[in-house]
Amino acid sequence: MLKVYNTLTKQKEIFKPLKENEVSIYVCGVTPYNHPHIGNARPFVTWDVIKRYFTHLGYKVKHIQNFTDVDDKIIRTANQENVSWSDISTRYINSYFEVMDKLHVKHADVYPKVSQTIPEIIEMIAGLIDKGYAYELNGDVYFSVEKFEDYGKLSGRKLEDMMAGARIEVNESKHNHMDFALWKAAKPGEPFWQSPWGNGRPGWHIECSTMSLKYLGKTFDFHGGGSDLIFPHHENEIAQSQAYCGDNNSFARYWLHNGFITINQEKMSKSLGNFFTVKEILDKYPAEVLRFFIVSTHYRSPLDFSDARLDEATSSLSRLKNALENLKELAKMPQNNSEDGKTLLDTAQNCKQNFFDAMDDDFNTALAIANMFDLAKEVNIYYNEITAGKATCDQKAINVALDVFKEMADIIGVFEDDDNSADDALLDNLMNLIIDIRQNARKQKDWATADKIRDELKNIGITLEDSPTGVRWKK
RNA sequence: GGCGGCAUAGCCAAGUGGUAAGGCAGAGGUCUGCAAAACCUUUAUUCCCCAGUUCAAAUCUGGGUGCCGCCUCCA
Repeated sequence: MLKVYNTLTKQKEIFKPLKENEVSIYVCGVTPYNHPHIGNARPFVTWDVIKRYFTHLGYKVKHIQNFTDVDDKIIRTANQENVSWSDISTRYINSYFEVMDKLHVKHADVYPKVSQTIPEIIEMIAGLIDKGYAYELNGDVYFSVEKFEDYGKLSGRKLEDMMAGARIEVNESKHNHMDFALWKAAKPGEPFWQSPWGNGRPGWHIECSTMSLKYLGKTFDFHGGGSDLIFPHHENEIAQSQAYCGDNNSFARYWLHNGFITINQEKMSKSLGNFFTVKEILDKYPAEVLRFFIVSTHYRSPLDFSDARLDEATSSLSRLKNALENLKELAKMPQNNSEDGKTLLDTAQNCKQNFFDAMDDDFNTALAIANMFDLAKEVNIYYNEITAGKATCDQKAINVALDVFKEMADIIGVFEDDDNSADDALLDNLMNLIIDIRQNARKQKDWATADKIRDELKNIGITLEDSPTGVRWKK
């Protein structure tokens, strides 16, 4: 039974899909005005794992994720570089896909862009004006927060409280200073579209309401994003969508918000300037290490980033990888129907159950991963017994353990590069030749040659491990 | 000022009433020509502090301290 923490109700709830065996997801995407930083990467890796999990549970997943490709920051960047706003957004959308692909983040079904959703946005704004929830003011259109009685229900704020703490510059003409822009009149040098209110462009919040309605309908299962989006962005989306549909139970049914990645315990963000792009991290660490680092903490917790943390993730991950290699090696040995692997078989089955139970509990990846380590430990014990000649290869146990291990890895999204492509066949053959030469040297107790080969390979990034069953190499 | 979250070993991190998962780092041992990897053993009488409820609390209640986020663009 899957339970998720819903920001709207502030508690864990049993997940019941709107449509049987289907799950619909809307995740707020990025504003492409710079390369994605690792804080950006967190929600997308998180949702990737959630999607993978739903797929393993047998759900059909529909996932929509927007690009805010018309925006103040994009326009500003474009002006600085003296190129068009679409050059900027295209460049960084490409950058987004480049790094997310490296992180093995599977694609959404649709990536709508603001610039391609203008007619629907205008239609929605016009509808909100018709229904009395919005008003025009000198070419701008604002949403009237006082008209929407549930305003504040997601973030737990009251309008009165917000007035006291508001620090935004006051536009005296607005009915309420919390009213937010649905449509912004064009300023000189800005991109614009024609509308009933004159030339202009959409405000930030309206796009997500429009796009989710367009692609997922008026009600859908999940809405996700970083916890900084709770207010005002998601609060405003609720107001727009429910006001437009005239149904205060419509729109997203479960709101999931991920915690932040921090640097020295402080939020990482472009505006603070304390960010690392995914690109630069991937120059130093393999993508799956970054991915593993992200999922090794619960998605709602803050996650402090540093090289030390990534080094730790590297070590942890290689422990799992090594166990997987051991298991694969066992699978290639002569098999029998002994019961030698009974402990392994039991462990594998328990780990799978516990892994799924953990994922069922609000996607507790940290706890789920602990089961991968438990299985890895048992695999290694069994591997040592076999290589020491104390046990034989129990086909059933080995096959089950391998299946379970691969399934868990697949949900977490690691070890996907393992299947050697044809490209690597050459390297394989070459390595086998080198290893063969070194083994001959070892037989003749020519340790100088054997160690030279091992040391030189180490220098170019290949590690040789002598085991009782032969030599293993890894990059 | 308003709203929300967090505080568990050297470090990271699970754990919402039943007697502290997992990982990293460290120490000792096994294996090895030497390594590496792997395995075994070991590392929190205790979960920020104080009081309370209970047969039983890291978990619940009250108070305190510290840190973080949102309230302004932000994943």
